[in-house]
Amino acid sequence: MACETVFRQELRRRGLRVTPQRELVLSALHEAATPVSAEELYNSVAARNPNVDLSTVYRTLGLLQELRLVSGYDSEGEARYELLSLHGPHLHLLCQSCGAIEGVPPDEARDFAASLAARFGFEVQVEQLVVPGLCQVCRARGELAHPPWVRFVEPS
Amino acid sequence: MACETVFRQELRRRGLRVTPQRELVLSALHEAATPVSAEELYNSVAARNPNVDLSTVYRTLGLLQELRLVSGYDSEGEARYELLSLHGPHLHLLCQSCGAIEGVPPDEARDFAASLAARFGFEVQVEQLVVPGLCQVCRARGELAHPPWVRFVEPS
DNA sequence: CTTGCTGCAAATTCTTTGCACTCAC
DNA sequence: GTGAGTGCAAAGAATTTGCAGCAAG
Repeated sequence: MACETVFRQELRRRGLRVTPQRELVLSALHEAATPVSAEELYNSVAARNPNVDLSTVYRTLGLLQELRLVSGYDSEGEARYELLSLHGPHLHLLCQSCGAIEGVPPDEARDFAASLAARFGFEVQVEQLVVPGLCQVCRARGELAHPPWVRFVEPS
Repeated sequence: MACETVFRQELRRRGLRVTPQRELVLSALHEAATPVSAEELYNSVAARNPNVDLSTVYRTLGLLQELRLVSGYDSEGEARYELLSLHGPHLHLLCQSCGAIEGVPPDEARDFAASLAARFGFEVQVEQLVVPGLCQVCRARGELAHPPWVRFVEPS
């Protein structure tokens, strides 16, 4: 079932309203190939209807998250969002050099999560995991693996 | 060698200055048992010298990070910092329910990192890894493992 | 003395909120 | 019709920056 349909159904079920703004945000999320920031989403939406406000985008994202149609995580101080229905749950590899994001299957972290559960009683939320590092391309380019907090420091 | 000494040496080597404010920040970091926010650090520092400004704390933290004496990561929208010399490099388990932070040895993620390297060519920065989930206590208390993006949403 | 550093205040960035008006139902 | 939703503007929270005076070397 298309997630647009799920969205409408869920809104109606809760006595909430299906508005053009909400549909635009969902549609813009569909068109995004990679996780988007609120600002980026706002830009796509505004291209179709310049009257839609950024605050509405934020409010709709919040709603979509409540409905579990969208997931969000923090990347470098700003939130990024993506439709869960597009790829299903997964974890993210975030390149600290070029900012590229790659989604990988949650299986990848299964043993890691199992070990943390066994040794520390910690239950990992794998779908929320953002793994910092260097992507293949940047590694090949010989980027330094500096921790992210050094990234924006001017060399003195 | 005490990290105070390293700090002074490194400052001098770079032609930077050893100031009472900088020493206060470093000393406050030493006294902190767990990772602290900039604000918390500012409070400890201000207790000793109320004239020190929050911006100075931020600037000093930036400097300490450049010197690799301090590491920082983002926890729930605010940065937290800790002295690397206290525990050595490690990764963090961040409880999404109570905010508790636990440091665990980097070994814990070795296989996980190796697998990501092998399959995706991705080089994980383990020291920067913050793993979201539920700590033992919260799990025992039966907290729901909701993704963090649902955390602050008022039930409607 | 000469820069680098500081305190102060103001600016930035991302996100949220209050409110009167509007439109989906 | 009526209350949920919107646009607008303004508030917030965390962090950064410009600048004039101060002080470490």
